[in-house]
Amino acid sequence: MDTREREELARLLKALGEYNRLSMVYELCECSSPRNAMCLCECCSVDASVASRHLKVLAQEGVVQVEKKGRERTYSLNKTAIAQKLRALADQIES
Amino acid sequence: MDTREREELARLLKALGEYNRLSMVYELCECSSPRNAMCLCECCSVDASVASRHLKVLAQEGVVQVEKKGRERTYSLNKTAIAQKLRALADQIES
DNA sequence: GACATATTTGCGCAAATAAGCAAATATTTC
DNA sequence: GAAATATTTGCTTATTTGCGCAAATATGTC
Repeated sequence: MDTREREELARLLKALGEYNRLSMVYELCECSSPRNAMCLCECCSVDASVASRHLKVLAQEGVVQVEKKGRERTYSLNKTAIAQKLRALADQIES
Repeated sequence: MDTREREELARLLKALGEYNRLSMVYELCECSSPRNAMCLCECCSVDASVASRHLKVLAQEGVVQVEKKGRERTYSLNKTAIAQKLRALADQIES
């Protein structure tokens, strides 16, 4: 694993390692359909602008996928990609 | 998963999500025997005091195990525990 | 006890981060 | 075009975080 990848992984873990962002991720786990920021800001009792910024971070790190739908944007988890990265780290740690 | 567990998980991810700390974890991955702070501070070109603090964070979150050996303390990865938590998160995300 | 080595702690500093609010920016609906 | 709704952005504030250095502490060696 080179430096670049490690930095990327660190950013991913940091993105997930903030309580409100992690809460949003869990919320998305339980939603079968994509959710918008208004919905997601409720699960952590936070201002919509704050949710918007958190979701931006999650999107930058590839945790969530954004879809533009009219005046709203819906977010869904990149389940397989994230799960794969977490498992790869688990494997490496255990090796 | 309750609030307490989620906070704990967030702290774990945050602990892993800092580049120098993650580098130490990778370094420990490659060491068959426990290492002390002097050794681990080299892998990220950081002052010994900084390494000491990083290792304290990793120990608090259960990432590493500390063993007191004379005037030095040696650190080793809690491989199975951490791998298990990462896989549990991966499973939940993928569910 | 003196000295060397490993670790921790106190301090200060700069940068990053999270939050709320208000204003700006879409975009839909009437 | 006006009103309503969803999101983003600018601004400010408070807190946290990472770092280095120097001093303190602990422990082994002579």
